[in-house]
Amino acid sequence: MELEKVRPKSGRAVKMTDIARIAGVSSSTVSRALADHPTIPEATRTTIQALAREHGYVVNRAARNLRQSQTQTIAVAVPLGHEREQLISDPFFLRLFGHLADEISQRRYDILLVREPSPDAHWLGRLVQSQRADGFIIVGQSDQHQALNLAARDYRPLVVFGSELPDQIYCSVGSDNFEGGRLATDHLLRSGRRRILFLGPAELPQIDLRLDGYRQAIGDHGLSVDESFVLPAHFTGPSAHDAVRDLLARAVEFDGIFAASDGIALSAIRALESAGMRCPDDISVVGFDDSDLASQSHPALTTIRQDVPGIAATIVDHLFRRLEGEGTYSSTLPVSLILRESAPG
Amino acid sequence: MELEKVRPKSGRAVKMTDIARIAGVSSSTVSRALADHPTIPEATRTTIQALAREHGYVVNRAARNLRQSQTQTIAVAVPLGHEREQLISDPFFLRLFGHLADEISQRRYDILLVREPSPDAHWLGRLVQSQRADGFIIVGQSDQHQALNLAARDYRPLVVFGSELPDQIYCSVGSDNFEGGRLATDHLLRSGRRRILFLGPAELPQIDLRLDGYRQAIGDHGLSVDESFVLPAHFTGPSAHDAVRDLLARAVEFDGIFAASDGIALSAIRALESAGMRCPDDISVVGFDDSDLASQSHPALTTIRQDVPGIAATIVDHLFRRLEGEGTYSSTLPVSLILRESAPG
DNA sequence: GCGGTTTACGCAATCGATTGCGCAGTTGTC
DNA sequence: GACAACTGCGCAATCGATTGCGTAAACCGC
Repeated sequence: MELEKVRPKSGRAVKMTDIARIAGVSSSTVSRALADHPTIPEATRTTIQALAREHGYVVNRAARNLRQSQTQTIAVAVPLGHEREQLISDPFFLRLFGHLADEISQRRYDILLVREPSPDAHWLGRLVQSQRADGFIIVGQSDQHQALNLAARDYRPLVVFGSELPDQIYCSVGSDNFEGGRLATDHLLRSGRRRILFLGPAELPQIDLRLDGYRQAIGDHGLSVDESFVLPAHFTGPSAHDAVRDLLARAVEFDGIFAASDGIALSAIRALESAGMRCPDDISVVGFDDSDLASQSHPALTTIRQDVPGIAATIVDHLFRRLEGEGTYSSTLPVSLILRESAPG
Repeated sequence: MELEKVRPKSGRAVKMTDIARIAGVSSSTVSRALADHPTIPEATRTTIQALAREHGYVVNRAARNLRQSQTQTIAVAVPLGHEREQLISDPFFLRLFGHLADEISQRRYDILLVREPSPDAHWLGRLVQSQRADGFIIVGQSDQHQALNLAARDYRPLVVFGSELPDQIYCSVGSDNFEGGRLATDHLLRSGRRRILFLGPAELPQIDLRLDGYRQAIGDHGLSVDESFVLPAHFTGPSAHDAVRDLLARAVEFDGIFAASDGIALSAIRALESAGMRCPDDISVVGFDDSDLASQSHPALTTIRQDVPGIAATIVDHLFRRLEGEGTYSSTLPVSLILRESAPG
């Protein structure tokens, strides 16, 4: 490729008054014509629109945003409180984001992705105030519960992906994590497993609910939870693998694993395999999410499916209803157990 | 959750003149103080900054953008010319996007995701003119070559993810697709395979180069390409699966597959399996990308690794150099063969 | 203590589109 | 033919921050 010459911006960008001059009208008329304002007669409108197209004119969004105090943009904000790398390494987030983006752009809004590496109590307030977007979707309820409550007190177009928590005033949308945890664990118990590990970052509200479901299922079967079987593990990195390896090294006996994500489940299975155990023959494993990995891995993962497209659609639906001034309740979407090889029926 | 009362925006948002009044200075001074302008003495600066923080003041970005004609935003634009669903269903795109987002936000820029469902010759020009972003990254060179050339003629901060094509004036960054195709096919040939399918959407420039590499390798081994072995297949959907199934149904003999993506490879392997063939015993398969799926699937995929973090870093680096007024050449990044089970050494 | 320099900050224009209000010209009504 | 209503469009204010230029006060050296 030829190295292009660096040249100054070719002249001045064409603006509305230019079109106005050419059309022999005022810029007010051009503005109204381009906005399909009904007070401008059809004929004038089409003439001006044609002229604008011909000259490659496009409304300057910065100017319009300022004047109208709205941006036709929805921000998807990710507070990276607990896991710095969440965004790039978490396939679940990326999938959700993809669907959110689809829903939003179908409504002719732009999508602004905002990462907040060091959220404090007011990051959301600042974000809202900066007027970069008309509404906000927060992915990563995690440790932001208070900041979210604070912001939701006087800002309405805000929807959070996450669970419904006790003292919550913001609107959240998420899966039925409790039921997911219960389903997964119940399935393991029904298939005869008795000593079941829980693997996951229980400090996150959504995961904690999965853990609650796990406890519930165990209780329902007349058993009691062995707290040493509840192990922390991160979505990424080797923590799940290491935890399982250490357990096996200490000859702790268990016959099932409920992992808080498919990634954690696979990581655990790899640890089992390298210790000579087999899944599902020796140990059954149930994951969470039903990501692409779940169906393609070996063994294929039994897992709890989250309805990602449904979640995205609901979030965006709530958000736009709020943009219209409506109030919306939080929503919890159903999950389902997907049976595959790693924990057969 | 309690349904919150819909209340009007609490008063008026605090603006710069408010801070100015409180501080007893002019808004010019506040502006300069907040921008850490050196003509404002340290003491005044910190006072004003403290005041702003205390009152929760944040600069209105729309106003700033208009005045400065810059947005501190990079747009990632995806023309959905050929595959409508590309964004949400393509894990490769999402992974690349994640890394791009990281690189961009590290430079304290925001990320605007723009989907263009129906690109025409001028969509990029319109996008650029709308002044929504300071620079653009285009993902999906696909059928946009001419539109890209057109836009690059007088707009510089523009970098394209894709291959270097003959009459190209825009700056592109991508993997060495030709070498990837050659490596993959050469590996199959060296392991004794002779009748190798190519599966992929060769209408895309990057894929076409992989096909060129495939042809080259076959030629290098003194064989000639059987054009009936070059089969179209989409990244998503059942086309790869169906193509392989039909071939097997017609009893066409082949012993290797080079697939243009890991997803296509897996889809092909599933088709082999349902026809009672085994991979790699009967047929070796090589994929492309080295996605998460490749290492977790069964059989684990031999594949060509694209350096996604490297690509993202290079794209963003080029873009910011261009923002500074520098010219940059197109870049091609190396790929490597990752040996796994589906096509053992 | 005086001319000259520096410091600290304000005035007012500016970015480009939108929009409330009003005016001129036309049409309609009796 | 007089008056009202309506149509089509322009004037000028506005959105909120930034910034070139100017000026008053402070400071400096001799």
